[in-house]
Amino acid sequence: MVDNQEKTEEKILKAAEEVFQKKGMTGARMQEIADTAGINKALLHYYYRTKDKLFEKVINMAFSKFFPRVINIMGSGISVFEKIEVFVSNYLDLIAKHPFIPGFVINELNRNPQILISLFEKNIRLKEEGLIDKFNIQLQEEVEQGIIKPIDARNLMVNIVGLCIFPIVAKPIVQGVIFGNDKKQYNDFLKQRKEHVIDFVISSIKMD
Amino acid sequence: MVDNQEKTEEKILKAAEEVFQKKGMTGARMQEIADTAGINKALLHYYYRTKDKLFEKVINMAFSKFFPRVINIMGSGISVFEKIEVFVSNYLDLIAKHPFIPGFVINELNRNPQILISLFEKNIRLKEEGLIDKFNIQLQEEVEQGIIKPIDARNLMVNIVGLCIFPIVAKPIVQGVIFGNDKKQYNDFLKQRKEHVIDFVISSIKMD
DNA sequence: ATTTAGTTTAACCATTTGGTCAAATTTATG
DNA sequence: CATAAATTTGACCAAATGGTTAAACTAAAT
Repeated sequence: MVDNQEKTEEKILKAAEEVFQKKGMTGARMQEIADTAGINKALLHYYYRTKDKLFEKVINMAFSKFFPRVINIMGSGISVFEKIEVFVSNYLDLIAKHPFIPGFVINELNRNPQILISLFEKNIRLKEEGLIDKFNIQLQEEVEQGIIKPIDARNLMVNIVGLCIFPIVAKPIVQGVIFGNDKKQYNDFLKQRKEHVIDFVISSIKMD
Repeated sequence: MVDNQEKTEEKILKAAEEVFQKKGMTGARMQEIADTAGINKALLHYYYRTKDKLFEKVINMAFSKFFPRVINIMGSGISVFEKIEVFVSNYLDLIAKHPFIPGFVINELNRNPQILISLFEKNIRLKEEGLIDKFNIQLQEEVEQGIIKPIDARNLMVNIVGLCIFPIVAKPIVQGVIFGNDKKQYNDFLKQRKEHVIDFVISSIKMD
């Protein structure tokens, strides 16, 4: 039955996402994914022949969830300050919704940078649009207009993304070391991050 | 022979560091560690009875390498601006020397946050000194003196560490997505990060 | 030279793990 | 209903993996 098939495949993907993101490619067990999906291990292999195939699908889904958004915002026609605001706001919302994806993707890419190539093939948008170069042109225009202090687009992008992602990826350290493992304090901290990061970045580049 | 013993144990630790940092706890194989150390697998178990014991030693070494430095700098008697300068400079040098440690520690801590507890026992310094609270007092003093804009110590610390660590931890993404996999461009980028991060942070909090 | 303690090895073991297969069950089709 | 096709399962397999053991080797101590 088509309906049941889709339900099963959906269950598998959900389970695989969960287990892979929590345990990583090498730590994840096919048996655990099958258990989580509430199915037999053989059925898992029936839908996705190998662990690698399943993993590729999952990391591809994770990657796809994060990158299109970046491109749309940075490529839009608004001012630099507005871009920072919209980007940080959207990105932090997205991370809050999928808190395990950034660490998962970063870790797996470190384990096997080769993955990025196949990821690019299926997310063909970044390089060819010259996105960063365009954003850099906009930046330098606003620099010349005396709106912002001199800064390079690459540094700015890395800063913004880093400020957004780091507190989540390094959650155990931030929550443990800085907040003495107090979950509430950590969550409150995250809630005020959006406003803070926007302030922090704009404050840094705004011309007095 | 004592000399040979130390040499073997040293070789094992070096090999374990390398393999664990590259493959992670779950991805690392005792056989590969033994091969890397140029010894037999049984000898590996002779020195460190289990994989867990060896792993604990390695992650403890990694953790110890990074945290004492933070404490000494942030607890010293210099101004906020000087602290930012010295900290970023020292931290980026340290990361350059051990580029795989941050990602390794972050990832393993996400896999098993429990590790942090045993890490604290052997690095007993952070919480009891009230380091962050002291730094926050210094910050608020300089805020009142009109030297810096209002900011919380926790946000500032997370920002600084994040700005330092992110480009290294997310190396495949930064190098791949932003620099089209051009190693030289990426390395040049890292070289100018020290100056840039210091500028970026101070610029953000400095009162006009 | 013999004993003793520490070191190293090859062979082995039990368990885990990714993956397979034939049979059973369910669903769609004539 | 009957047959074919797709789906699901339990049992099984080979390879990998963490760990053990008994024996061999080395170097110092008696």
